[in-house]
Amino acid sequence: MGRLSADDWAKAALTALAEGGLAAVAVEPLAARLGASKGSFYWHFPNRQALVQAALEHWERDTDKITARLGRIPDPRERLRTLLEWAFADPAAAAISFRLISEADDPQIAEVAKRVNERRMSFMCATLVETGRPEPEARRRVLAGYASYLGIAALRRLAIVHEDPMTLIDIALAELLGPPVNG
Amino acid sequence: MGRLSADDWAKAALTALAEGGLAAVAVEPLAARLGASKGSFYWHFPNRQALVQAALEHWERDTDKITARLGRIPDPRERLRTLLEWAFADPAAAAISFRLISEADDPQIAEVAKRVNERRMSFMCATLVETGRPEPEARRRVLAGYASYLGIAALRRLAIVHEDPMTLIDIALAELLGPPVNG
DNA sequence: GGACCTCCATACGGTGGCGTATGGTTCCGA
DNA sequence: TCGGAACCATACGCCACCGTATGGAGGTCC
Repeated sequence: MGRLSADDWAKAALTALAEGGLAAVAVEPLAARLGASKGSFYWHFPNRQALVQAALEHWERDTDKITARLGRIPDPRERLRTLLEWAFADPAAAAISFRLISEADDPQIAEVAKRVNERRMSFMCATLVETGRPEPEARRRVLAGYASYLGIAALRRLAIVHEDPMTLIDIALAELLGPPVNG
Repeated sequence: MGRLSADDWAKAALTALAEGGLAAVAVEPLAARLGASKGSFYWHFPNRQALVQAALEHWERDTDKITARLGRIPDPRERLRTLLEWAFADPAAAAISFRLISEADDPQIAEVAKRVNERRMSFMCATLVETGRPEPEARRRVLAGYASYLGIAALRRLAIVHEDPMTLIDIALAELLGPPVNG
């Protein structure tokens, strides 16, 4: 039978958010998609906003897990390369990051998006410092590199970027570790 | 008297689009903001979609004008620097570019956004080739640099980027013209 | 000064989504 | 087996927006 949990709704909401933006996180369409009705939803959540919140928490947990796994890689250069491999190998994740910034008019979303993106940049910055770059240079490079990551997600939406992941990784690595560096 | 032209509506629509996204391009709220009523709107436009189209054409014309003015700068390096100065000195313009990519689920918007962004990148690429970079390298650098531009617009939305325009221009120039180059 | 065109306001019906009310079904423990 | 809790469907009122219908005010031309 099709009994649903709150987490089922949250996951569906996150998917809808990724695919169609905040407006697509609508109770009735979501219910239809889950083969349920609003009655089910309003038992698990007090209102739509709570659903959005749950979806956001779901997303934040997921990204934190990835950061944590990366943190366990001891060598900073290998950590960085792995980070970029994961980042560019998963366009869906980049699309969600982009989407949440797009929907940052909603303060609820803005708060989470800001926190997550700041954490990511701090993480990358610290890694760069580990490789020997001084803090200000590291900050500049991370800004350029992470902005490129987001911008490429944007250009992907327009089907402008056709480059394969390998090329993108090399571009990003060059931005982060500086010119003519290999490894 | 408050007689309105179709262009007044289009400009207001573009402003609303920049500020609140596609959903904010709504006839009744816009009418209220213009101190008019729907009766006025539906005299100038057949429907909402036509208004969005007009706003997009307005935007495309504006960006084309800028490209045209840049095209009249003979020296490619100076052209590039001027381009970046204008780009980073005008966060509102960057915000609109970002917004339109955000709303690219709408095919109407996607078409215009794709065309404009491709034109911009081609223009930058050609300029880089003029400075002596071979085509593939130029393409890579433009991809990284323009993506950074968009990504910085994204991070601005989250109030994460505090860097002053000068710094951003230097970062972007470094990406485009390559390492340790001044001028 | 009357016919006419331009531009606009108001009122209306239609649609889609939110949240509530109410009742029904399934399951579980005593 | 019975009662209550967990879970869900349906029906309803509400609001915001779209698009239409209708009529009215202000100019213009003869």
